[in-house]
Amino acid sequence: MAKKAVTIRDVARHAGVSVATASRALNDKAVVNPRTRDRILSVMAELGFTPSPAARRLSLGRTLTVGVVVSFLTRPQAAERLRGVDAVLTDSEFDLVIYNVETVQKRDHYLSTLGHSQRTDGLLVMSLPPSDEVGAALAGGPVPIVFIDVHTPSVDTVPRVIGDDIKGGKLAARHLLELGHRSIGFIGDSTEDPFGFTSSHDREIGLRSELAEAGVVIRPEWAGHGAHGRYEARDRARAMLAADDRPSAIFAASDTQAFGVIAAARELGIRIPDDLSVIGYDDIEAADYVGLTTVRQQLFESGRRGAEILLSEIQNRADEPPVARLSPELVIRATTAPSKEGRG
Amino acid sequence: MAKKAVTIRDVARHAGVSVATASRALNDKAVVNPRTRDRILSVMAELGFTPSPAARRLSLGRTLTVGVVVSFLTRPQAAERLRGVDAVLTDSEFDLVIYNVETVQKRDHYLSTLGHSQRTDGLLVMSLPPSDEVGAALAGGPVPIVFIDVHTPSVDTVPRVIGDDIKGGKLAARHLLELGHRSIGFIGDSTEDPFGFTSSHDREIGLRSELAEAGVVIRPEWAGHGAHGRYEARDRARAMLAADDRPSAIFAASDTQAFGVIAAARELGIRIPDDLSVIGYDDIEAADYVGLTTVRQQLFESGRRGAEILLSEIQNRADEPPVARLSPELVIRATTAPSKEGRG
DNA sequence: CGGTCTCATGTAACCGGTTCCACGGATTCG
DNA sequence: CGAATCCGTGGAACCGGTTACATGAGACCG
Repeated sequence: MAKKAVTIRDVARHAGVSVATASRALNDKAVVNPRTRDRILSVMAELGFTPSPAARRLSLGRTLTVGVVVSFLTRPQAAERLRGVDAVLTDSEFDLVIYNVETVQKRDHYLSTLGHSQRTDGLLVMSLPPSDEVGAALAGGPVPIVFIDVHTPSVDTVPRVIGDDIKGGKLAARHLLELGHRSIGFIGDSTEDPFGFTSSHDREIGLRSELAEAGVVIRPEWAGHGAHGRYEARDRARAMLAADDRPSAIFAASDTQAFGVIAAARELGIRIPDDLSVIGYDDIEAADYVGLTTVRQQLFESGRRGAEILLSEIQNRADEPPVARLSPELVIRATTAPSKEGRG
Repeated sequence: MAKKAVTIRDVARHAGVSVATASRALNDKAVVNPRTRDRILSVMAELGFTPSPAARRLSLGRTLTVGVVVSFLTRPQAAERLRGVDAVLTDSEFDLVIYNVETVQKRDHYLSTLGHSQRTDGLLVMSLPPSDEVGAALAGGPVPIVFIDVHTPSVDTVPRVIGDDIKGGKLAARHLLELGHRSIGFIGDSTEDPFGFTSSHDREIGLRSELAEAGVVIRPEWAGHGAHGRYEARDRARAMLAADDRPSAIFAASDTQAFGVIAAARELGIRIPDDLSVIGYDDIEAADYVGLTTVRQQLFESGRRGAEILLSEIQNRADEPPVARLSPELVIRATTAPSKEGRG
């Protein structure tokens, strides 16, 4: 059954040429007489020849492979980003191999090991901030790396694609202001995040700066920082909303936390959007189902751009690390409405 | 800057041994004097030697790679299944390469081409039913293949992992029966699906058979078949619920469609679960956010089992294609409640 | 008509591992 | 004490492509 695979030498023999010519016909790189090339190609088809990628890689000294270091678990947007990466790679000669990260150890292991191995020609790292020393080591390594959605300062010298979280925060602020809201609350991550994530913080900065321009300041008791996660956000929102004086709108730094806010409001009998407007961030799948107004990141695009940058870095490393900055956009659904304070 | 990579010959020279011995020390397969092995290993560490996977693959005649043909788009469960696959492969010597499918052409291309190429040692195909001729060709091909969540008859001779949709339908039925419901509706896919998906149909069969045992029959006007998708399901549900006589519970063949049912009920002012119980299928992420009662498939487990079967097939192809059948489980949340008909 | 240039092709080395086979020395056995 | 066995190691072929260099035949030129 298992016949030996057809090699390029078999092809050469059947076509009455040398392996060199057969190889040239296969890759049509060099000059080959059109008639002999056609003959060789038809012999290849006839014998069912498929070139061995392993041999090709070895002799070329390139892996023809791009690695993606990603965590499926932590954020649900990974699949969409991967689609963007795939859209670029599918038209290239590169295979896409996945290095899934479920633990911090695994992350550091991959990050410190893949940058110096001969397993890939280039690496994409998604949403996984490296520890400081690992990050520094990566920048100068032999394997080109592009970070997507990583905001830590430790990767300042590495090519990367980042969403403009500050601008996203401003978008949310403007939307609420236009609806007439002036009493605005914020629910987000703790300011000192162990992982070094800064997106929640940046979104808050954008929010505050845009509000400040309109003369609106967030009251200290309406800024709830704490652990990420729906239930934690719900608890903070409940405390905020149960007080006598409560905000008329809340910006949550992620959709997950926005769902927590909605749950708290429901428990307290506060109607959304009539009595309280809620806006999230990310536009995860569930946001559409629930009708959550939110700020959408260009997930697919971030993967696409990352892959494009990586391919160009593989071909020819730029002196200055390229940085792509993607603009978020507002998605208005059913959880925000005009303020009833009547000041707008 | 870019120094030549350290090869096993460099190691051999520095350690004063032959490449054969160095290779043996690297793989500790064959007998090597412990002292020389330690010396070789320390030289490797000192020189920063990392073996070239390409060379290894070529000389071993194995790709050390497993391919996963998957569509990120069509169903959101892919990521969870991939995690299961990864959990197995991460402890193996195999890399995981992704072949993302966005079109039917792409699907057929990959399926017909990868089974005969030397790109992978084995293939996992997720939720993508092959066309009949392609499916038949795959079964006898040189590359072992395992299908996950593919129910078409054309893959009967191929190893596979399938969820027991009939049993899932029965679980849903039993839950509704235990809550006292007797007027039960169904919203699902069209019976003649162009892709050959049969899961909706199987779930309906399970539902009906369990109901039949309790003497309950679904009225023809309460069985709504049509295109998959939330809005299509909503329209069908609206027609069903707007009638004078409406069911007290609806089983939707997917969570996506269950959300459509919920939307229709909301439009009509029908309260859930007070006036109408709704149960879905799949337990997608949004189901948890919304509190949808549903039937959960073992997604992670399906990936895990598929990968395990594949690895064993790669090592040694079984005479009988192995089949793993995974049981679904009921997840009770907030969209189902006891019937008010009072018959229970 | 000899020399040079071009084009098409062949020869063989090379990529960096793995492994078959051979070999020398030490150990064991009759 | 000679032969058989075993252990550890080395030499070299091999996996299947790519490509630098060589070669030979025509074309073109003065």
